[in-house]
Amino acid sequence: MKPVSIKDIARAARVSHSTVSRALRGSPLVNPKTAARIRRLAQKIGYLPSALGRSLKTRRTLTIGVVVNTIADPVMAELVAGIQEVTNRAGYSILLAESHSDPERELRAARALLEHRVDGVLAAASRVGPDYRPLLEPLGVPIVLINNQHPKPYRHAVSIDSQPAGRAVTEHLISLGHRRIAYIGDRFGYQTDVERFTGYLEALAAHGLQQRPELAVKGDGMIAGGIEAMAALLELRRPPTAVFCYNDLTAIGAMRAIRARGLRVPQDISVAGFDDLFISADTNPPLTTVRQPKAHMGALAAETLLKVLAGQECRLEVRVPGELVIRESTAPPRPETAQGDD
Amino acid sequence: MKPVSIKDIARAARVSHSTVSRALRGSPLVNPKTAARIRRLAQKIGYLPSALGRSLKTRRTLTIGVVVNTIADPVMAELVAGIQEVTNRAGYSILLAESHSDPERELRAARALLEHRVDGVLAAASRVGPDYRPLLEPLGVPIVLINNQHPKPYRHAVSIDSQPAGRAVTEHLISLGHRRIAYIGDRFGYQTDVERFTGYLEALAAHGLQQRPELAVKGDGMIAGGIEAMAALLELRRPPTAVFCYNDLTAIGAMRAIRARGLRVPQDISVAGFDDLFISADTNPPLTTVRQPKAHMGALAAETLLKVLAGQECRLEVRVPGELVIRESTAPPRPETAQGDD
DNA sequence: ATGAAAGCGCTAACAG
DNA sequence: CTGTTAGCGCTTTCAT
Repeated sequence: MKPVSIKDIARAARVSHSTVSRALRGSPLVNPKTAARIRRLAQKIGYLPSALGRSLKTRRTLTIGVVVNTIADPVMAELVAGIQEVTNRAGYSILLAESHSDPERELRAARALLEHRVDGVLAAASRVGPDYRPLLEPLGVPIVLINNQHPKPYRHAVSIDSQPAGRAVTEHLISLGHRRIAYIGDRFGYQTDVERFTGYLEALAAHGLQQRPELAVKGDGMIAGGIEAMAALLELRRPPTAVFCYNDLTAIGAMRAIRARGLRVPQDISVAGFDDLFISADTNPPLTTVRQPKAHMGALAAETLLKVLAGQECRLEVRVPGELVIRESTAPPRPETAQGDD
Repeated sequence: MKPVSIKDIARAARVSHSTVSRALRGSPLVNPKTAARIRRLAQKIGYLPSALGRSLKTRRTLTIGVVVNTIADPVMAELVAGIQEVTNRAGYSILLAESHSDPERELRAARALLEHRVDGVLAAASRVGPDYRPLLEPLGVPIVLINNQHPKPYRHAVSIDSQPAGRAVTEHLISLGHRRIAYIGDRFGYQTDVERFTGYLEALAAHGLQQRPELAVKGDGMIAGGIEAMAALLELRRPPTAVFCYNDLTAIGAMRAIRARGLRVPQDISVAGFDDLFISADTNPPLTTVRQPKAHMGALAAETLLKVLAGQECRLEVRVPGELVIRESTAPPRPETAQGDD
């Protein structure tokens, strides 16, 4: 089935296809009456302009590519919702691609986006930051990174300021009296993970606590990984009295593992996360975490990209602060477990 | 900046652009040595074929349009993840559009997708089912509906079988001894809501319970709506002892509202949801709900669409069963509240 | 105010 | 095996 084109309308209206093109786009260079006639015809006939033809000529697709880890991650979903909000308003459509934390898949996805000639790219939680370069450069496609591993070679990025937030969480735990504090990270080595861990180390050092290597373990950023990692911590001869998790999903997994061992949060072990998912106030117990303005960050990144596409200059790198949200998953350690540690 | 095209490569390789086209796509009609030379050149020069040019000619974009309510809804996110899984494997990219439960926006979004000449459309939780017709028909674009309002005019749909599941939930509540059971629906009038409500009514009728109109209220499918609706129910002279919610987000909101009144779930009021979000086993208390295989349904819909695109026939309408998952948010009513009702 | 013609990047039919 | 040519649907000079 061949869709109707501008030519079909031209034939029906007994004008040239250029006139149809002009009429349909509201050019003033066409007789209002014929314009109206043409539009009526197009309407009746069910004409929908082809973005392919147009884009080939105009060199713009009004399309932007978004690559995320996985859209099933609620952090990514909210991010994308924020992106959609602003790109849609500006008439852009979104091509969505998933990397599944696999650099090879990520690059393949990016290549597909670029073959479709997206006008710009938004990449969240990328593991291959710099490797986009050779792909983007020849096409002159701008990119804005979100929570990227290494913003180095690029000009635009928006990220959560993980390090101070990670430090704040850890200090919160220390101030409750914890001494054996574990960190469950992410095995993919995201920049955000590195920063959160660094903040954790900073806090320990600042309070004269020694970092114990066996208390730094890795999950996968999802519930399953949190369960596993926490289970491992519980196997230790001296398990931690508090755990700071890379993100809320990990924390939720950790809490499950703790309960599965017949222990309670926070009475036996305190748990803190990072992200503040829409659900984190409703977990059992409500989760102490760091609020990350996900939708806002997505919107910010999208706005930045649109500005770049419009030829405007704009701030190169934005770091948005996280906010410690203390709920009920953290509490002072039990006296007996707290004693006897450094 | 003009990207390099097949012609540029042709010039550099001193062959015609058709030869380049052939070489790059691995046609056997080209000398292996020149083919290799061309490919090397293309690689070095950073060539990426333009899907625009290709699609214009081939009439396929290898792109499918997905329209959802909002990607921030975890049900939709998982659905899309399932879709991605299968479409990606087949080399398709995804254009994502959000309707925000607004028919007008939904149609606008669909129009944008079709202008980009997506090969097919996947629409979840559509409110305008039949209205896609005039858009799709002239372009011959197939659609597969997911949990659609009215599958009537279309051939392909996959939906959760809400009615028996809704009945099962309600009967579970009845079997616990509840008599005043409320239903918090969705104000947008989705088909899934209608079916769940119907199942609820069926169960009441089957057990000789009278349906009380004041116990059927509406949220918005999100936490906020659940809070509001539950608050209204709690204002009643005789509040319900159990509440069946349209979905888990609504149920989570309802539980918040209940706690906000100083009451407890399930001791004072039982709450059940629908969907079984990734998080629903970790709420406080863990939520009784209906498992909806979201990713699987997305994958199923995508497979169906791909088959249609490949010209194969396939099953017209698939209904996947839900599975009642009993957790801790439902329990027998307190004796005093249970008494004195019909 | 309108039409003719060129060209965006690609594929494919046809001719060598 | 390779080149020539036409054309996909559109925008945009350049004439008229």
